[in-house]
Amino acid sequence: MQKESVAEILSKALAKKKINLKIQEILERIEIPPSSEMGDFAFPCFFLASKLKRNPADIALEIREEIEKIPPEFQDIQTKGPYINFFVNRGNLAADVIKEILEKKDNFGSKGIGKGKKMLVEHTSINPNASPHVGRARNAIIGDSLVRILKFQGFNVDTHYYVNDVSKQIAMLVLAGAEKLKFESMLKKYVKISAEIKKSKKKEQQVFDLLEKFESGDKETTKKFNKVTSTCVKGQEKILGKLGINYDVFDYESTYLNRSKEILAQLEKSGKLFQDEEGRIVLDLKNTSVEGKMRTPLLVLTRSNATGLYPLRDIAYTLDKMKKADSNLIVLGEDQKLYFNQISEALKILGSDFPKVVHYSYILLSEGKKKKKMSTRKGDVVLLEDFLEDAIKKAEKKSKKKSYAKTIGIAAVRYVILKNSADKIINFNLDDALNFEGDTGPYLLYSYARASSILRKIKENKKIELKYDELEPQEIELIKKFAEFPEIVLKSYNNSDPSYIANYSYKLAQAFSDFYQNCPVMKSKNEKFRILLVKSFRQVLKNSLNLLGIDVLEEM
RNA sequence: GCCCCUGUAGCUCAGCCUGGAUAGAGCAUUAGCCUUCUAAGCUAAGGGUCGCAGGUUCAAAUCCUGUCGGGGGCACCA
Repeated sequence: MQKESVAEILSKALAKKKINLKIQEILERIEIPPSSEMGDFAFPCFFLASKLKRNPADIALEIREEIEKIPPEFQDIQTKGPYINFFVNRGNLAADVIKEILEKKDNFGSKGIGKGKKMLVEHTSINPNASPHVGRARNAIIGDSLVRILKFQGFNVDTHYYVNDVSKQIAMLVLAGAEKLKFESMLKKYVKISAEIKKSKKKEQQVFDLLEKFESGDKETTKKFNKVTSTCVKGQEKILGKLGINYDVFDYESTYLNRSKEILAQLEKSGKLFQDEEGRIVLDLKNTSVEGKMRTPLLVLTRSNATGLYPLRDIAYTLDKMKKADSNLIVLGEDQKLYFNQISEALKILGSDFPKVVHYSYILLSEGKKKKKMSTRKGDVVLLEDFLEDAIKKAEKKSKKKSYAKTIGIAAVRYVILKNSADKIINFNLDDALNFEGDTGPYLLYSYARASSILRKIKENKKIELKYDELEPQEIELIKKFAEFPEIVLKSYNNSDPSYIANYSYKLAQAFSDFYQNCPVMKSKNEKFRILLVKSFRQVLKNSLNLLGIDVLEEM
């Protein structure tokens, strides 16, 4: 709104100089200055220099002179070098923003984009073989945050977890006789059997035999597979549940085994199916987006013995998902990029749309200067549950009540994952991750708790009074941060990337710390106004953290 | 060989999409601040050829091309 006023003022002034620009063009050129001292909006005059053959700083001065009256929305309009800087009336801004926050409360920041729309999100979908490590958890944490963002924007979201029960990993565990084991013992068993299989070709063959038996519906084998899968899924669900990550539906790959023929028949109609010299059925993907991304653009659908491969089940599953919602989102590791591209092309051939996909990179374990990939197979991992437990233990030592530790631990874990953009490899160092100072989850909670502490000490004043003497720079920064929140949420939504919200939360908390340090609330001249600022801060930070899956604490 | 991601301070990252005013944080280091709302905090200092080389532009960390380093992927694993 204020930006539009800036454009209008400029448009008039420019016209007097016989420079006719459309409002839209001016809007595109308006910038936000790097610091509030330079104003709230800026108009750079460089582009006029070549046209007018003048120094851009002089041009700025001249345009400024053409602006006679400063409208009430603005405090001042100044030039600084080649920039014309606009200072909005901060009082108005403060009043507008604070009113909106305190009215909309938990809804402040939502644009309600998803109202009346159904969304299906699939995330996590870890191999059900053992306790998830931090690398795997990145999927779940990003996925869960996206679900929260979507719900916040008004979508009706269903969260699905796809269980790859038709898998070599389960077969390995079955071979190792793990069906009676508890979840806690699975990892050890898995590491052991992995090592054994690596050494023995015979054992490896046994694994494939088991898998084939399961695929063909052998009752004894199925029973064992189901037992192992069920133990693992329940175990993983419990651990992720501790982080506040929950699922509406678990879909099992094995239920799609009998859909293979049907999918093949449908693909057959496209004429792009062929059998190669070894008897495999293959989908030709020439002239699709995967061309040039792989040696030969195709997708192998069956083994030479005609049994279906994973992609067939995946296609069947995705077709089902697409029918269940207005739109679909899936979170996958970067290693699945090309594969998912292939699946999407297959779906296109079948006349179906395909899910929007969010990819994320690995988490590397970094110890000193060494960096290595986490491997469940080798047992070379930081387990999510261990990490969380360490974080909670550390929090217990520092907080006023032990019961706060869980929330603080979760905040530390989730935030450290979410603050990085998804396509970046995270160098994970447990010691750094357990640091609760600076750019961390606990710091965010701390700033919230301090805000709450102020309000506890002040007599409740229900009247909203927006009167104050003069705004301090720290107050202005804080208010401007509040005003940014809805745009940040929108950006996160548009890019399916929670890291914007994570980084915003930190900057918001920092702005509050700065305010806290410099602007006493109690017994200050502007006490009533500052109380409203503190209240607004709590609300905005709470909303922001909620999207990251972090609960707030009133004290810690 | 081809495709995708990535390279910014000693370390971990933001900024890049949408080019502009002195490149920002945190950790670590050094020096300060608790008889006033929680010091998990704040202030200050040192620390940068934004991988490298070209190009576009009045202006490039940001856009384009090339190149080097790291990661991922490219036919019966899931």
